[in-house]
Amino acid sequence: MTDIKTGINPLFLREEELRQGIELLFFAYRDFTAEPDAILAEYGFGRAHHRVIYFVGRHPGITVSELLEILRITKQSLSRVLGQLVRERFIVQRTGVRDRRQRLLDLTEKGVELERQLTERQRARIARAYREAGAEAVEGFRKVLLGLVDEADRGRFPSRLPARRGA
Amino acid sequence: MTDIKTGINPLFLREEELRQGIELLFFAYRDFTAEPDAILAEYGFGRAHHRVIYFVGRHPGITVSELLEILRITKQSLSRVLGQLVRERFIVQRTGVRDRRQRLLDLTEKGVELERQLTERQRARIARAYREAGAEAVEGFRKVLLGLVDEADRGRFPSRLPARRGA
DNA sequence: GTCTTTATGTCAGTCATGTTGACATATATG
DNA sequence: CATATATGTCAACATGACTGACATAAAGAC
Repeated sequence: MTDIKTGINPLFLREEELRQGIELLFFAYRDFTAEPDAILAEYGFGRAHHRVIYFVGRHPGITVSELLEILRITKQSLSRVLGQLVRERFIVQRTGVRDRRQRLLDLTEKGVELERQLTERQRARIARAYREAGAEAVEGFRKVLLGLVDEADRGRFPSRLPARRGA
Repeated sequence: MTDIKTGINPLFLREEELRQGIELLFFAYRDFTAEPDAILAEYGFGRAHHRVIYFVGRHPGITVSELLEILRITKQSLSRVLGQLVRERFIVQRTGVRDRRQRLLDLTEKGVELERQLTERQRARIARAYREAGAEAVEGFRKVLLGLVDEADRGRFPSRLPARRGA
């Protein structure tokens, strides 16, 4: 048997390593979503509303189809949540110019404010974790997480951050 | 304004960096849970069943209270899922020896088999991501994710993997 | 200009998983 | 003995997912 001196079987190590990864994802995600969930509850909203608000804020003018692809839920599921957000004036729909069948989605001022409030907690949590772990660790975090994402969606994460003209 | 040459505002960079982190977590978690979910559906189970099976498998003889602390759900929520798993013989309960009020939980052979089947996909996905990213990146991944976990639960992740005698 | 496809919306029913609140039982502990 | 703890259970409810069916408007093909 290998590693007799240390008493550690490398297969056990590997298994343990992988299980730690699984659990880190579980606990991190659990705690990462808990804070916004509490705020959402005050508005009578749930996590699904957060996801919609987040991605509409992130991609102004996003179409319903694009949103469905990101969330990987059915249009019926999205419809209820999106309908609420539109009725309560967190999101506005406008007809597409190039394609008049499309409903382009944007946050209202109210929506931007809620988005900011929700995401702020998560940004703070990530910022702290980044700061404590250091730049090199952040690079590794990104590399591994990107490897967990389905091939199809990796293109959403440019390896070099996009430059902006005239910043 | 800073960085006139590159046209990049460092505050924008930081914001973009943090949002990438948020989204990586979302997409990675979405894809990480999708495969087991499909298997669970064949058994008429959901993600909640997976979580229970996983942590009972991970901590044989775990008490109901300990499980509740990990999952952060109410005992009524757990009870439905756990009850099903016990009735369908994936999990057995035995009375605690030191404290006879406790119900210690263990996987049956059937439970171990399902756990293996479910977690195998996730292990494979993580193993691939680890392999592709390299050992250094894995270290960073762990460091950052651990920083996202609430203080209270960080002790679940020993910095040095535990040695086993006589492996 | 018709035909087909696409983008979106909607109605209806179901299921899984979480919640709160109230109460019950057995056992441990002071 | 009195109180606290570990667990279980009943009931009611909310959220967010699903399937299936059907409707409308606009785009695109031929």
